[in-house]
Amino acid sequence: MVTARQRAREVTERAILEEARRQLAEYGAAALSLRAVARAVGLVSSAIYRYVSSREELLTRLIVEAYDALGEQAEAAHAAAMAAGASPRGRWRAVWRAVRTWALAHPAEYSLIYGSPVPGYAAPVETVAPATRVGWLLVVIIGEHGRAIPGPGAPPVIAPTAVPGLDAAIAPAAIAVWTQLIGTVSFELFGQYDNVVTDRASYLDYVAEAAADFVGLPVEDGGPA
Amino acid sequence: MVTARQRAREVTERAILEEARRQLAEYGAAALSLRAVARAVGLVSSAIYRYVSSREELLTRLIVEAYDALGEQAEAAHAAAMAAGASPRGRWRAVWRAVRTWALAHPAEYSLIYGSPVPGYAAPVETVAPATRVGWLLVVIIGEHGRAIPGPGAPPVIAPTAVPGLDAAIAPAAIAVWTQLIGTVSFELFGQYDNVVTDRASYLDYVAEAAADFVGLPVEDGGPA
DNA sequence: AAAAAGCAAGAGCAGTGCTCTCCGAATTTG
DNA sequence: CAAATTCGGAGAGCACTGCTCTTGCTTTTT
Repeated sequence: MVTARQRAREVTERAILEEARRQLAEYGAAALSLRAVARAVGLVSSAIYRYVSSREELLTRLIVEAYDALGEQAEAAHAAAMAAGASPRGRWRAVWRAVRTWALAHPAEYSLIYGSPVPGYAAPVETVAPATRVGWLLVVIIGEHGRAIPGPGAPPVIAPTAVPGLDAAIAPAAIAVWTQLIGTVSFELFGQYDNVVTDRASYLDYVAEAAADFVGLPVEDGGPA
Repeated sequence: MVTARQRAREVTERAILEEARRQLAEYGAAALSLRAVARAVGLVSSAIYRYVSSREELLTRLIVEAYDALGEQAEAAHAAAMAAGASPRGRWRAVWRAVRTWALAHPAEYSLIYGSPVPGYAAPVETVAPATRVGWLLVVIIGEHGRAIPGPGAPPVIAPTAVPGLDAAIAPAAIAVWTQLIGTVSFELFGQYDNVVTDRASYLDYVAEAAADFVGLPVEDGGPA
């Protein structure tokens, strides 16, 4: 039996999350205030604690949402490229660009997940699964079309469960290019490339290409599109 | 004429910065409170505004300090390797390790400079010079011993003033490896490598080696030391 | 119909950044 | 040397934050 109370609860809960997302996007994570959210949804400040146990819990929910939104965007771009019959490199490029595009469109959300963690904040368990989606996409492409190329000697120890089904010889390389992708987008977003890199879009393409070489994706005929 | 007032002012100013550094390291940037700093140095809360105009200004000073400390550590490591007659790769490795070591020893300071910027916070002019020190070190080594290796096609446009005296063909590669260094250290520090990379020290060595290959540093006989 | 659970409201605590006014002491000016 | 000025410290106050606790009222369950 769905009671009127349960329905009302879901409505308010959704309203709270929606408003929180709005304020996060507009003012950033540091300025996100439970009182302000409560006010905006028509609640008195103390009543919001019936729906969210603390500010940190709210942030955790937003983190999960952000990871999922980014992962979904990247996966959608990958699927679209696949459907269009794109080459491995074409799909690779599509994923890289999708991550950058999403980050530029949602800077506060991106900063929330890839910026400095709040001190004393340990990422809860529910954040780890969505956090791996983008990395997994890269791993999938590498696993299908990459090959270990002669690189630096013995690869360091990687937790085997992290990338099952992937040739252990390219696992470190996969993690390195994943780092490069997020690092490059972060540097652009966080202003580190100001007065350094002018054309950021084509710079990302350049880095994506170099990364594709590094993990041994087959070379294309025409070069970047 | 050095008056007693001036001397007293400098003493309090130094005390404020020192205490702020302490609190930053202990509680993180988000928890840094002007009132708490004032209390600790024996000032009433309003009096601290005679020395620092705002919380943001204090943070800016700490940012500059952090950039300088990191840059100095990296440069010292480089100089020491140089004095010990290390190869280009040996010096390269020394710089990479120094950055990681400093970051692990000063996580709050590192997060302050490479984490997500405070919303609405535009890095002031005085932060850009110290921010480039680590990048410059890499550029120096690359400029002396690197060579453009056959990579992805046309390099993207880079502001020429950013890396003067460097072959334009490797400038993008230099920026990419700088991004990789900071990105790798950041990922480790921010918990992105939890359950993924087990031996982070040797993983960094691996990435450093791959980066050295990428910018064409001459290969060594013995491999990583 | 009675009991239990759920939710909103209000007051309150301890903390924050920042401003303004006041006052005494140090410094510069005449 | 005395007067004028500057400067630092103190206190009160404003508007805000996260969070807790108690008090009522309404919905749901027994």
